[in-house]
Amino acid sequence: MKTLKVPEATITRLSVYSRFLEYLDQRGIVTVSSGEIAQGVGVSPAQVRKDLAYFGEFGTRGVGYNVKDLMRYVLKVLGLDELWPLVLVGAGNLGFALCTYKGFNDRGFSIVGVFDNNPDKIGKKIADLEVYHLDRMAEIIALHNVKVGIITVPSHAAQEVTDLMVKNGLQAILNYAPVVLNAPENIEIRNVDMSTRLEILTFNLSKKDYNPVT
Amino acid sequence: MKTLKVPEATITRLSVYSRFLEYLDQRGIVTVSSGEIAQGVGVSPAQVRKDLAYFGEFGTRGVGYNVKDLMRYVLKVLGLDELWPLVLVGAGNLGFALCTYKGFNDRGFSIVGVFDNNPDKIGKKIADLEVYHLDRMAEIIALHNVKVGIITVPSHAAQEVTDLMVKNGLQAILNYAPVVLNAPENIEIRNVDMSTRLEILTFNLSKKDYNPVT
DNA sequence: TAGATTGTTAATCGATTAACAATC
DNA sequence: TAGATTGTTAATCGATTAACAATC
Repeated sequence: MKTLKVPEATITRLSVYSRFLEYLDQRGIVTVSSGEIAQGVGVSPAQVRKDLAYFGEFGTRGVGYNVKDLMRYVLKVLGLDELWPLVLVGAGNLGFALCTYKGFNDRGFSIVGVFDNNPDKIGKKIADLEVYHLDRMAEIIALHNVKVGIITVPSHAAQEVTDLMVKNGLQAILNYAPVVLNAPENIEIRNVDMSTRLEILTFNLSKKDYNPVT
Repeated sequence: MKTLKVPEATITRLSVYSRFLEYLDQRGIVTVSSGEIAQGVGVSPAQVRKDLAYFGEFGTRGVGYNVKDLMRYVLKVLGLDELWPLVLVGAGNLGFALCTYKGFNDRGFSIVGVFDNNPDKIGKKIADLEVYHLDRMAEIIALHNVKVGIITVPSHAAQEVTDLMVKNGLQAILNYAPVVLNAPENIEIRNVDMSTRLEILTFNLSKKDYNPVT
């Protein structure tokens, strides 16, 4: 077994490629070149080939890539050839939206447990899931062999939930609270910041009349 | 006026710094060093100083940075010293969650119009907003001088909504649909991918027993 | 002054791209 | 074979970090 150093940006792009390949496949397109993928997703052809080259040789010189095959390979590389059960903590509006988010199911993710500590929310239904008290997290994680948790609680509660998730053996956390979480090195954490990407836009729009200090 | 080349990663970090500074300010902390900021948000001290240096000299040698002042400077750099009215298209669960998302308001964003083309949804209330038909987008954009739009429609409808937003004069689009949008060069577009960050986690978890083709 | 920390330069590191041999 | 496109190396580009003079 080799440890493979792959830029995180490559993984992000792989995810985009896979969606473009699904799109091509739905349209019955059988073969695609790195140039066509590049054009379709807005990167360079060399980038596409380099990204794929980390994981193997999937194409045929002079011809291109088989859409179905490449799609399957890429999904496998991303770990999406298996089903991923998830738990989610924080049954607010965002939590609700994620529980009903079709995009997760499309990619093999399935939320199997929703938790909150607010008595008003416990027992309520979100889609076909019941909101449980945090006490029951360990039980559900064990039952479904869950490895990944999603945090949609307010910022001030996010660290506490993280600690609980780590204690209950989760290996990775997707955090929607705009706060930096502390966890042991071996726990994979990524933030989804609902607002930061928007702030890049406001930066870009407002810098039009920005005078740097010189 | 100078055009300033700043890495997008710097802007993303600035957003994180500003939140950490707010956190310090709430705790009554007056002065902070680049090392403390670095520690607090998980980057290197040199990175913090370099990021700030793009925009001016905000610190005092031997002392550090004044928390309140630096916070204000950084928010100003991000364009968050003004209010940003937004329109949102797609009154589904995600759209609903974003309309009620406190994180936007905290940063000066305010959704002033929600649109859909589904007759069942039009006229419904989301918080204190009424869902309008897409027909009324031009009117609302003009009324509130909106520059930024949010897309929360399904992937297949996202391009159409983009075209409409561009036609109606929006300058920036935040897209939550997992699809690459086409728009003129001068339109700023960023995607928020609800699922891609999750896929980085599954990649990392599954690569533990990944055998690269050699 | 001595100690601390900034602002900035130069060195390093890593990712992207250009170019081309391999080969279908 | 001629044309096309991959896989891969080397060159380029850009971002991060180390180091230190400036200075509070």
